[in-house]
Amino acid sequence: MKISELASIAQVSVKTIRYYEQIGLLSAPIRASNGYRHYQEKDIETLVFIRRCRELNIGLDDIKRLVDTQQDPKSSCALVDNIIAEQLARIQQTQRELALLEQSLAALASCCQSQQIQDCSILQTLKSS
Amino acid sequence: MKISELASIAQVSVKTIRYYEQIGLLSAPIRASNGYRHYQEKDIETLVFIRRCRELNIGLDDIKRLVDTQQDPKSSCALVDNIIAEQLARIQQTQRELALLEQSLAALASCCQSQQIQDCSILQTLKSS
DNA sequence: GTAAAGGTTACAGTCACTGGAAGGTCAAGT
DNA sequence: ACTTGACCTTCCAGTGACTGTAACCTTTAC
Repeated sequence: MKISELASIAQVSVKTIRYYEQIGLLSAPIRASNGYRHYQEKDIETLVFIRRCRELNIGLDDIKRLVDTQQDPKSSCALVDNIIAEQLARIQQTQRELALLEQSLAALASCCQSQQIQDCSILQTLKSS
Repeated sequence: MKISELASIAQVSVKTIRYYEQIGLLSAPIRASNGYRHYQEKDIETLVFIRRCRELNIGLDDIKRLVDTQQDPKSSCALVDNIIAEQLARIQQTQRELALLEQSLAALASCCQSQQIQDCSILQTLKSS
């Protein structure tokens, strides 16, 4: 199948597919005589896998490790566990940081009663807090 | 004061100060005869303001609007309110997305009981879910 | 014949910096 | 006078994960 067909089946943009090939995440497909990329069924599976990982906000480096692990039948499940656990920890850390941010912003947002910029308590707080 | 002094007082790197000047967020300071940047007291205030906004994860474009608003005594407080409200909404949206991500990853992390990569339920789930 | 749709490559831009190279300047110590 | 080291300058490239654009070629339909 051609690149746009793969793109629409796997729900990934054509640009992104070429980008994944360029960085070595997706192996280069065979080319037709006109130079067009020609993909196999298994490429759908790989690409969908990558897309799901991206939806989980996993970085391309880690996805590459997951894809490689998958392709090596001798490799261990523990590696996969580790990557997922790392991602989970990262997201939880981000959540904690965002909760703090939200508090600060909410406090700021509710504090300004003034109409004049000189007295704006938001700006005062940001300057001196 | 020289750039490194400003940097250490305002807790911003020298690189970052030059970058802020380059993008027009910080106005260009006067130069000494040797070409060194020479900063005034008020630059500390501006830079600290910018740093605090960055700590709140506000984008440089929005910070520029806040700085400009601050420097124009005729401008209205409502603009400031709007920017802060937007940032708050953005952070809350991100929090909702992260909560969903966390759920998915936590479900994945706990599902794999296998030792062999062929049976790894994490990978199975990512392929087909 | 021609126009639209889809394929190819290569380069630039995003955001908010950061790193590094190559060179000029300054202050202190020998 | 000389050297050393810290600090200053500019400019260019890299980060992550794409996306936009340009310029060009191929296929398909009318």
